[in-house]
Order: sequence, then C-alpha cells, then structure tokens
Amino acid sequence: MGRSPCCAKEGLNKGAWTSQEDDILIEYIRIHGEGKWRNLPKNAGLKRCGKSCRLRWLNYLRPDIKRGNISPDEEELIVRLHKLLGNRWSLIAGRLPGRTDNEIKNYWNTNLGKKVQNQQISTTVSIPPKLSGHSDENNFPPPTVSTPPMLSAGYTDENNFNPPTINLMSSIDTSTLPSSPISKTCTNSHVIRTKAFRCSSKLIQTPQPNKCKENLETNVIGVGLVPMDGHEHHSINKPKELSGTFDELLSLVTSTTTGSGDHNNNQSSDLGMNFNVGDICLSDLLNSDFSNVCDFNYSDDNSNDLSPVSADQPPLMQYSDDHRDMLQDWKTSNCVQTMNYVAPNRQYSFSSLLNSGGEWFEE
DNA sequence: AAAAGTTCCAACCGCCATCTC
DNA sequence: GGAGATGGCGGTTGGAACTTT
Repeated sequence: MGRSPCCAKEGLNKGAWTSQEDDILIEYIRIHGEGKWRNLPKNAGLKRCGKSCRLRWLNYLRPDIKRGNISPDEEELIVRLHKLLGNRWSLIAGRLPGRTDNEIKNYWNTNLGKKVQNQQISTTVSIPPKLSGHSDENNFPPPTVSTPPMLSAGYTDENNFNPPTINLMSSIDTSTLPSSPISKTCTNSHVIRTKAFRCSSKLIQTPQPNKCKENLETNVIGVGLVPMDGHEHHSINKPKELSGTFDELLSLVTSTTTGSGDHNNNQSSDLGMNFNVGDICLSDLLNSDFSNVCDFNYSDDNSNDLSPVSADQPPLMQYSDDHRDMLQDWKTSNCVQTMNYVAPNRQYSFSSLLNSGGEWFEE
C-alpha cells in the first residue's frame, strides 16, 4: 500500500553518520548545491538514502545551523509560535534562524511540551485567564513582553502601494477584556492546523468590491502584507501580487522577543513561504490563540473607541466616522477577502478589525 | 561499581503536496 | 488529466548519554 520506499534499502547504511560520510556530503553539496536528493547518494558515492542525505544536511551539516542551547528568548518564541501554529515545526523553525524543525520538535517534546501542559493544567484548575506576567512553579518563563510589537508599515503614498497596518500587540491580559466577541474569540482558542500547508506564489485577484471601490485600490486576497522592499513600488492601478509571506505575518506576532518583526527587514525570502488566503485563512489566524499572543488593553469606554490602547503606546486607531463607514463597508462587501485597504496616513489595528465584527469571517 | 531507569536527539518512516512528463 | 517522481513535513523510534538507585 502507498508508495514504494524512496530508494532501495538494500546495501544502504543506516543509523548514525560517520564523519567521512559527512565530508562527502558536504563536499558534494558545496560543488553541486542542494537538491536532487534521490540522485545525490549515487552521484556522491554515498550508501545512503536520498532522504537521509537531505535530512543530514538540513538538520546537521548546513553551515548556518546554530549550535547550543535554546535561549530563553527562543524558548519563549517557540511557545508563542506553537500556540499560534501548533506542531508546524518547519514554520516555527522559520522564525528561529539557525534552528531546525527537528531540533525545535525535539526540544518541544522533551521540554516545552511538558511545561506547557503543566502550565495549562494549573491554569485550568485555579488560575483565571490572566496571561500576562504570571509565574509558575515549574519555572516556565511566562510570555511576558516588554515592548508591544507594532507593525507600522502604514501608507505613505497613494501612488506607492503599501500594505495596511496591522498592529498585533503581544501578551493579552484577558481580565481587562470586556465581554465582547473579541474576548470570546481569544479565550476560546485552538490551534490553527496540525498539518503544514504549502503555498505557492500566485497572483490572486478578486472581483471589485462594490462599496470599497473608492478605498480599495487593489484586490488582493489576504491580510495585505506586501514586502516593503523599497525596490518595487506598485502602481495603484496595477494588480498586486500577493507577495506577503506568512513569515511576515508571523513576524507581526512574534517580533517582541527577537525583533524579527522589524518590517524593514524583509525576511520573506528566508522562509520562502508566500501565503494567500486560500492557504492560510485569516479566520484560521483569528481562531488561533491570539489571546496568548496578542496584547490587548481595552479602555472601558465602549463608545466609539474600539481601539486597543496601551499605557505607553498611542492609540492605534482613531476611530472616526470614516472608519465606522469603512468597517460597515467591509461588513457588507467582500472585503473580508480584500483587506488591502489603501488608506493613506492611517493605521488600523488587527484587533480593531476583529472588533468590528466576527461576521466578517463568516462566509 | 554496576544495573536500572530516564532523557535527549539524530535518524527513520510514512504520508502528502507539488512537480514533471 | 493521470501517474510517477520528488521534496518536505510531522510523528516516532532507537540508542547513546546521563542520572539514580
């Protein structure tokens, strides 16, 4: 049943690699580059399965592998990413330069999994869902964050397309949340998916939304993350390729501990994972455990101020009539799919979008 | 000192998505 | 469009290293 093995197993070495084998593999890849794994053993003279060669290279021999213990910052980041992504180790590893998915997986299975499980048990038993600044008896570092990550890409020029700003603030204190859809979303969490998805870069266009036409200069499915590489400036009339990466989106969430959320630091090529909504549904992200990832502080004023506020951050969104109209537009149009909202000089927070109504994400 | 138990992690395995013909 | 090839992923395993008894 299923596929045949990737290679004939007869006569192949298994188990630990010898230094000679390592040298052969390194030398071969130095000359020929990566890829063609199936042919590599034969061409290189290795008695190994191609997959084994690939794994050895990726997990151990690659020159950019970072050795040594996982730092507390890395650990914290892993926890946060795992809350967001589940067991998608390769994606998590993509946020940790020099770390491999295998290493992170092992580290999780041997360390963090137990810690988190213990933490969750204790949380379930007696601890109210206050997620910031907690301590626990297992010495598990809490996901406290000193600086809220804030992507302020913004819009700089009507003629130069820039993505809408999404502000994701780290580490939520749900005890301050009003009883609102957002809090329900946050506390009723689950992990997005357990299986990695693969995406390819595609040009995606959607029908012009009726009401948003004035404001939507483009029709790009997604969260509107477009690399701000400073090289390519899109014309406002030009269909935009959805070239924002999942990595970039993650950087919004995870920038607090690593600084990787610096949006000027376009790392999209690092992960090489472009995403589109067909692959990574926004609703998936919303359903994920942002409650543990995002930092929202709500004012008690429920009037017009739906924006998250922070003591040391200016309001992320000035909720004006324009915004209310815009949000209404979004609700009544297919702007769920077209969130590349061109609004010069304005910033919209992700949470504000959330607050504007979960009904967006219904079909 | 040695046996037993535990932890850790490199490597293997099967499955799946994408690519290529 | 279909089938096989390929690459990549996450789950699992096996054994070395370490700790405890």
